[in-house]
Amino acid sequence: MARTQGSHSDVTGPKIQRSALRLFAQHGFAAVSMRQIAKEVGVQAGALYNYIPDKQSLLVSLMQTHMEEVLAAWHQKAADLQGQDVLARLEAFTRFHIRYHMERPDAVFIAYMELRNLTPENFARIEALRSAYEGELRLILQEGVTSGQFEISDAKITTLAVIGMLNGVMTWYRSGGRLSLEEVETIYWDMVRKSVSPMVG
Amino acid sequence: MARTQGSHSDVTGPKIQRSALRLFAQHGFAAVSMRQIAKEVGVQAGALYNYIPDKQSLLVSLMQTHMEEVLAAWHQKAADLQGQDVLARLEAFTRFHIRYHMERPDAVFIAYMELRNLTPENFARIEALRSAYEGELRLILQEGVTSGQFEISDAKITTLAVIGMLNGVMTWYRSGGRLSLEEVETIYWDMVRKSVSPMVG
DNA sequence: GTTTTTATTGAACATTTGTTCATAAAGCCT
DNA sequence: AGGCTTTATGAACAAATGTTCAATAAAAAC
Repeated sequence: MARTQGSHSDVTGPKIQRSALRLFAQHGFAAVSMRQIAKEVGVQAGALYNYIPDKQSLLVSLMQTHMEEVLAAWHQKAADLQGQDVLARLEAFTRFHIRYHMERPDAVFIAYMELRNLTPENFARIEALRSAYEGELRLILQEGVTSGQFEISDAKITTLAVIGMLNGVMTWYRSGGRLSLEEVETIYWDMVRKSVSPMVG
Repeated sequence: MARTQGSHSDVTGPKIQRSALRLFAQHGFAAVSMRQIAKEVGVQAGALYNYIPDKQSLLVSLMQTHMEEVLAAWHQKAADLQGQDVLARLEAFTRFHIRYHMERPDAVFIAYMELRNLTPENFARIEALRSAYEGELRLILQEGVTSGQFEISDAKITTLAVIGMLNGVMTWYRSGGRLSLEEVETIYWDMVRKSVSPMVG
């Protein structure tokens, strides 16, 4: 039977996810206890097990949700770019990646750092999602090569290099610093553009 | 009094470092117990405390040693490059960074991922070393700007972007794959060079 | 207002944690 | 061989771990 009113559980579930996300990002999966999570949710440790089967699953669901949301957000953005020039699409990807990820530093951190705590099947699932996301960039690069606008040695490596460079922003950027995020985006876009363009020098 | 012969302790100390390095990289600092380390060294847990004051210090010393070694290795390489063109020096840095770090994946992983387990003072010490290393690249970039060979928007950001891009190699490269490490170096060098060069397009 | 379903507690469990220390073994020097 | 210093053992410590479960409270349904 469908629930027609809000209940405690409707708010506790998401609260667990938020608390776990923050704590895992801050101290690492292994260093966070169920009791710490419970305390932040405002509940006893035993109650968590009404929402999750075990600690592992909590981590997996956080990672999977994050990856699916990135992919979905990009697909939505990509729909708006239909028919646009390949250079505009690459710029859009660059700015999207930086901006979207900077808004979710905790989830990004976890999705990149806690892969070793996953069982092989779960690892494969998460990696497939990441691979799909990388494929979106790779497609743009390959189109640019076909059209003669880009000149790259290897589409796969170049994809990884670009994403690695963009990911670097997460490790040092803090709002309130010397540059706004938009300025940072512009600097990175400038470098990305040059790094995949033919060089006349 | 100086020890004139090899003794058990001369080999156990380094063995602890090696085992801890491997285990911390594989499972994370918090997930590795002193007993696991001891087992791999071939000793009881209590014996570890003849070599280290506590678990924390073990981590710090691993990170500090790594950072100091990177810096020293680069300084040595840099000495050979005295008087060389700025482009050659940038290429040398690019190849050095990839090669050196790929030969020590465990230490790199730990030095980048376990910073949150450091006390503020220790964190500051490690960060100072990293900053000194980044300064080396930044110097090259700034010289290239002065000489008119490079064209970048912001030396600091560009430094971080380049290092971020190079660090990405560690996350995906495995020897025995499609490309040799030298080929990968060449692809990355091509991108780095273009990304800091003036664009005529 | 009573029953039925759902959510929470709080204690209990078997392990595991980092670290200490008295005791024992091993290595070195004369 | 005997004495001295350096290492290693193995038991012990209190605290913390993930997870379970009967009992209890709260909410929903009728």
